[in-house]
Amino acid sequence: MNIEPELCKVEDALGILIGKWKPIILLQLLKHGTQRFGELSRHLPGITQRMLTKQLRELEEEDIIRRVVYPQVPPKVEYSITEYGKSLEPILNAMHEWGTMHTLHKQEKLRNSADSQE
Amino acid sequence: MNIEPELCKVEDALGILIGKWKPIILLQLLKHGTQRFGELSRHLPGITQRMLTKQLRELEEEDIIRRVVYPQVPPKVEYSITEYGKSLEPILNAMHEWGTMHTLHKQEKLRNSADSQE
DNA sequence: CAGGATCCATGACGATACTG
DNA sequence: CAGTATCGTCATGGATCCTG
Repeated sequence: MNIEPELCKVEDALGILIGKWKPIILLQLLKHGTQRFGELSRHLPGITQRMLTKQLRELEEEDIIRRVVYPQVPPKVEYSITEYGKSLEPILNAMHEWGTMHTLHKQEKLRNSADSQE
Repeated sequence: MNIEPELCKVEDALGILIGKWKPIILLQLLKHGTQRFGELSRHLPGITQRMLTKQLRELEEEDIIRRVVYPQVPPKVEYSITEYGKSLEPILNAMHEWGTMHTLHKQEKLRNSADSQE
């Protein structure tokens, strides 16, 4: 890997994933396939419409997700992962596994420092 | 993987890596081993002392890097990756590879839209 | 239904000066 | 040498209200 700051591409991948809701949006679409705006919204407790729209647009801009508008009233818009977007899945899985381990690591650390206190 | 927002651990891993200089700091330490504050600073063009200190402290807090102070004048402080921190390397590699591919993908996309313009 | 438009709080990041 | 201390800026995220 080229770690020269100018040539390091880690930030590029990171940039796609950064955003409070992006990982969970991607996982939701990866696991449950095509979904409408409202469905996504219901599965992401706490997200506002503004944020959902914004993050979806950013992911679409990078060709990670596909947005299909059905010209009808009331409006219907479907979102899905692109083939290209699926290439992110291994990274998301790796991060989830690492995160799970890290949670345990922190708990253990806490217990140890509690023990040495008494 | 558990994608319930409350149980998804992707954010935890992401949280460690987020920070304008963290990936590059980690790669620098992974590839070149133990280094002093000044060395790191020289290899990260543009970083300010304040930011380097802050990001190093955050990584240390998560046990990703080790900070060793030599009590002497002038001061000498060495930083290195912990064994635990090394477990992040596969993720960094995966993100770098993905980022490299993504850069090409975007260039191609630009060329295509330029072609259809004329 | 799926958003767009506004306004606002927070915190990440940076420039600069100073110090044990 | 390896930081700390201040101050300022800007982007991210959020609350709320409006609309084709």
